[in-house]
Amino acid sequence: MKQYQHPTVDQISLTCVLHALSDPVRLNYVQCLAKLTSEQPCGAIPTPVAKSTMSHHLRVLREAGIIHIRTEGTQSMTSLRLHDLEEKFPGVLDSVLKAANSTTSVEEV
Amino acid sequence: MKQYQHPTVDQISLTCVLHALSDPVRLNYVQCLAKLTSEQPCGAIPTPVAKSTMSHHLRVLREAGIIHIRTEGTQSMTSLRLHDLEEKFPGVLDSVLKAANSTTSVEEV
DNA sequence: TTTAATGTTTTATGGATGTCGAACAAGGGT
DNA sequence: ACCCTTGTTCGACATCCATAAAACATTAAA
Repeated sequence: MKQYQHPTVDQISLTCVLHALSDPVRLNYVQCLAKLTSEQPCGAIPTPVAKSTMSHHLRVLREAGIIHIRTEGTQSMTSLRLHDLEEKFPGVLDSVLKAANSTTSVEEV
Repeated sequence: MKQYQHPTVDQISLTCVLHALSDPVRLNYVQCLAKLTSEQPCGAIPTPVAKSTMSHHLRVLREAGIIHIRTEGTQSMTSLRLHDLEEKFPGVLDSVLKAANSTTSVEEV
């Protein structure tokens, strides 16, 4: 049973969050996760890259404090840390997601 | 008299904006620019890097559509494209600047 | 106990990026 | 004319980063 390391709220850095969201593949994943509103295994969200690459992206998102990853059986359940991010940086994730939805459709990537 | 190239509003990309803001030096510059509320020459804002490096950073900010650069005499006047960004991605720059001010003091960098 | 499913880690690679010094360009002031 | 100020550009360098194949780990299912 793999245990994942997550930053605490006060360890979350703005530049790290922005950097994590600045990649199209990662932003699209976060966008999908927000739309689905519930915990999702990595594989449930279609991506244009290899699974090893996706594993790397999810690690970046996790270490930035944007998503939470939890093991359940063979799959990794991912969820947005909405509350934590809103507490730390009010409005940021929200406006970014709105902006993402206004320009890119989820299926494009 | 040097002429600078700026993206139009519909050419501005969210991932490019986020990437531009994800660098501490650039974010700090934007933060200062927002505080001063008026057009500023590059040199008016203190930075921890060489001027050639700063020139590169300002280019990234300009090409992302975050700042406008205009030549006046020997100096380059920089200003935030607040209106354009608000039109394209409502709330994004605003919340990011608020978040930046809540964690990093301008003088630190 | 095999076999399949789901991710992670490792290793490698090509491209982008932040950094700086030196040379250059252009204006203003003396 | 000369120099100073202010930036830009170029070349170089070290580092980071997105990508993927291959091997591995773990759990579920047959």
